[in-house]
Formats: sequence, C-alpha cells, structure tokens
Amino acid sequence: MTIEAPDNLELLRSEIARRYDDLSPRLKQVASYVLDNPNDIALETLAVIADRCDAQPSTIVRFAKVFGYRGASEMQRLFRDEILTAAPSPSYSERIRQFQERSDAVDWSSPHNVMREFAESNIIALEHLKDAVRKEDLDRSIELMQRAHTVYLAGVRRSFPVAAYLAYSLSHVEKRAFLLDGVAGMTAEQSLMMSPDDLVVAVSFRPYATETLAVVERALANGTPMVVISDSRLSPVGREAEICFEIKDAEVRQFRSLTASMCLAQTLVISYAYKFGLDRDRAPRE
Amino acid sequence: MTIEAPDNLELLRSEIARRYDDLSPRLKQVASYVLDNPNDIALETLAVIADRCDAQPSTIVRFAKVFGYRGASEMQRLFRDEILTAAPSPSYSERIRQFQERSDAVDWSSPHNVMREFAESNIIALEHLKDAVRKEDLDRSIELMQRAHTVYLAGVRRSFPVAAYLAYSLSHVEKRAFLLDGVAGMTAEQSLMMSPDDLVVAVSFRPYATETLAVVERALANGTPMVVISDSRLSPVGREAEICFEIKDAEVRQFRSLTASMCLAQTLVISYAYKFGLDRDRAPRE
DNA sequence: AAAGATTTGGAAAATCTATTCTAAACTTGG
DNA sequence: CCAAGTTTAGAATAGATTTTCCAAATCTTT
Repeated sequence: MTIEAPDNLELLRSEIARRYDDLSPRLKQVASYVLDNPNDIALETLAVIADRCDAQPSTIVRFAKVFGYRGASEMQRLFRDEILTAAPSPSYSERIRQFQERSDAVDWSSPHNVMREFAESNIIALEHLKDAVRKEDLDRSIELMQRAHTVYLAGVRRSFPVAAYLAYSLSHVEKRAFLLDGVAGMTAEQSLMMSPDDLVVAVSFRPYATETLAVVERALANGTPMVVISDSRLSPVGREAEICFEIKDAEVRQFRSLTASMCLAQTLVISYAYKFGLDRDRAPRE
Repeated sequence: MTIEAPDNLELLRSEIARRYDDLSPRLKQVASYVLDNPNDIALETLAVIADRCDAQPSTIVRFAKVFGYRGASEMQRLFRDEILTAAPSPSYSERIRQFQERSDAVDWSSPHNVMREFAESNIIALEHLKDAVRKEDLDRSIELMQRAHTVYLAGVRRSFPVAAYLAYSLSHVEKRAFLLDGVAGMTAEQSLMMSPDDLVVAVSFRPYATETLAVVERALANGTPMVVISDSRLSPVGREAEICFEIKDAEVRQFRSLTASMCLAQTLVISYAYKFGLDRDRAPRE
C-alpha cells in the first residue's frame, strides 16, 4: 500500500512515469491517458474518462488508489486545481488585450518566452523556405545523389548536426554515405578518396569554416560534383558548386537556427527515398 | 420564457451582458461572478459556486434557466468545453491526422512537393511545441544546467544531431559540455565519469537505442540529474528523469522530423546564454 | 398601505456519479 | 496442466449534486 499521495500535478506525473513499468496492462492504459489528457481528467466524469481510455470506471478508481488517493475524485482535484491556478482569470477582454501587447516587449530572461519567439521565427523561416527553394535544384540534387557512388558529407561546428543527419539517414536509405568528421585529423586523407563518380554535400554558413572550405577545394580539384547548403550563393563554399541552396535560417539575436537547413536536408533524403522506393523497410528511425 | 440558449461561451457572455440590467439583484450577483470566474463555473460544484457568489445552489439553476438552459449543468458544459478546446493542445494528433489526410493526394515523387509538405508539418509541430512545453520544465532545466559542473550529452542515430548541436553550442556559451559519442567504443568509460554535480541531457526516440539507455542507467546509478528529450514521458529513457520534454515531431510517412527537438535544444542554449549574459561575445556562430 | 406579482431561501426529491464488492478471466509458477 | 494469486468487468451500493417546489420575503402598483 502506498503511503504518499502526490499533492501536486508535477509530482503525480513523475510518479506515474516512475512506476509505469510495475502497473498492470489496464492501468498502463489509464496511465498514458491520464498523462496525455489532463483536461479530460479534470473536466469529464469517470464514466466518460473510462470510456475514452477503454476501461471501466472502477479501473480509474483503482488507478487513483494505487497512487495513494482515497478515490478518483481526490486525484481529479489535482487536475482541476492546475487549471484554476494556471489560468487565474483569463477574463476574455483581458486576454485580447494581452494578445495585442504580446509582441511588443519580450522578456528574454524567461526561457518560455524565448521558446515561443524562437519557434515563431522558425515558422517564418520554414514558410520562406517553401518559396525560396527552386524545384529544379531539388530535382537535380536527387539526380546527383542517385548517380553518386558515394555521398561525402562536410560540415563542422554549427553545421555539423546537418551533415551528421545526412550521413546517418542516407545510409539508412541504402545510399553509401561518408561523414568527413575529422576524427583523428584525417579529413585531408579522407577527401583524397573523392572521385568524379561521387558527390559532396557541404554545409557551411558565415563565417565559413576552413575545414569545410578545404573539402570544397579538394572536391573541385578532384572534379567531384557538389551540392552546397549555405547562406549565400556567393559564399566561398557556394560559389563553385553546381548547386547551392541559399538558406535563410531564423536568427534570435546572436543565435542562428538550424531549422530550415535541417528541413531541407530531410527533404533531400525523403525525396531520394521516395524516388527509389526505399522508404518502406529502411526508413530512418532512431 | 427564453427560447434561445447560447451554444457557445462567446454568445452566452454577450447575452449575459445584454440582459444584465433586467436581471433581479441576486441574478445580477450571479451574472458578474459567472463572467469573472469562468474556470470556477467549469470546475466547481454548484454548492461551491453558490457559496462563492453568496447565493443558493437553486439560484444558480434559476440563472441558467433564465438563459434558456434546462439546468445549471447544461450551462457548465459550455465552460468546460471552452477549456477542452481552447486550452493547451487543441488536439495535436487531430491536426496531424487532418494534415495527413490532406497530403494523401500529394505527389510524393516530386521533391518540391515533399519539401512543401514537410515544411508544412514542421510548422504544425512547432506550433504544438509552443503550447506543449511547460514553463517550469524549462526554468528547471536551465537551473540544472547552470549548477552542473559538466553537461554530458547522449544521443545516437537520429538523435545524434541534436546531442551534437547541444555539445557544440553549450561549449560556446562557456558551459563545459561533453558529447558521449561512442568514438572508439569508449561510452562506458566516459559515462563512469559522471557525478551528481553534473547533468546528463539524453535525447532518444522510439525505438530507444540501447546505447542511450545504458547512459541513462549509468546516470541513475551515479545519481547524476537528467534532462530527457523524448517522444513520451513513459519511454524507458524519460521515465526516470527529473525532467522529460515530450516532443511530438512531425512525421511524413516513415520519416520523423527533427525540427521540434532542435528548436527545443536551441531554446535551452539560448535561454542559458541570456540568463547568464554570455551571448554578446561568444555566441555560437559557425 | 394593501394586494398582487416577483424573487428568494431552503428543504426534499430526483438524478447522476463515484465507489465497493464479487464472480469471472487472466497470469504465473510449480 | 493445474492451482494460487492477480487483475478485471460489471452489477450493486453508497454518496453527492443538481433540480424541484413551495412557503416566506420582498418589491410594485395603485
């Protein structure tokens, strides 16, 4: 018998997560519903909740008791209080007023605000991406990928996640991919292997990393075709490439986002996969 | 006898305002309470509401009847629905479902279409992120990051880019960060170093990689606090963590996006930087 | 100021909801 | 493959909440 009964939602949530494994199947079912639909728990009657998570009302009561409450009502109280405190009195004229003032002065010291603003500007960046990327560039990139014996990925520092993602997911759609990651300082040796039958995908943004520039020059010397993801067609990396995607990623003060670049990278892989029907069995999941 | 019964909150509100003058004193009292405390009406029992506005339960019933409802419960339903629909996630899964239905007709062999669809679903995921991430979790994460002597990052395969980004950018805002990258198969040795003064940030999505799980277990054994980015609080990685961000990233057929996870990761770094005034000189640029 | 109409309070009845309990259906370990 | 132990479903019960109803109080009108 449990002694403790979490007296705030946060506690209850982590308690449910912690003990999830030990719950019986039906109770697991209830557990995930409870975590996913807090509002339903707060507002609906036991019968409705039970119906929605395909269980009996008594099961909900049992669930509450397992976590130390005297009944389901006692547990519901927690969820109701959450609503009552979280949204004190969003008296609707007030809400409208707040909404209008919202965008004026953002308090950057609040992580929650940072996230909202950042997500918002990423949304704008993605909307821009939809218009800015040329159809022909995409088609041609896929074609180059398909022809290539091996795809070499270059990208360091901020661009490294994009390159790493491409390397990982391309190999999952049965494309030979090789990440020039500079482990053990072997980038120079690795890039010597690139031939005109291969393809280099280089990701680089201002200030352009010398490592990536070196790979680009090597590719030029070797006659290896290149697809570049950069912030400008005129950048030292983009200038020489057959294809350069010009990405305007969101920026919050000093920090540049990766969202649009990632979205493009994923698009390349997905399109490649669809084009060659390789998505069913070998899709890139974690 | 009133014929009409407002079937949405907005209508009811204006109806109450319009007829306010004609109401009896007691009903006026109830009216203002109803307008000012919608959450109470939604969540509390008639006895409580009556008590709070200094009236009898039966008065609340009479009030509801005056506005055309058959009883107070019917009126309460409106207030509850308001919370259920307007509140947190207006059913993310529902939006995704609709989106996917719409995109059934899309020609997936065109990369340009793939990109547009993919960008679109990423936008939806970001909008969901804004609602779904809890303020307290963010605040607490920043606090844990600040306290930590070293931040250890765990994430492989699809999650690797996120972990890699965090490692890179945290070290650029003067936070000691260490990527458990498994180079040379040293992950086990590396994770032995983690102490209760440190912090582990683990990124993992279904099917959860054993490598990351091992790090999580190591962290538990060492008493190292953990922040987890995962697809479910109930996942093997999320269950034990002090904080688990539940990320619902976009998915196009088999391919899961990274956008929301990345956005959250960047938010953590940016917030950390702003909080400790380290953004000016050492912002993470490539 | 008194009669009629309206409003109000509160107790009683009706309804609805949560909880308990037991038989049946599963699991688990020998 | 059976027996002991869990878990579950669903009917029965207990409990709470809403609604009804009517007498008392309060207002209106003449």
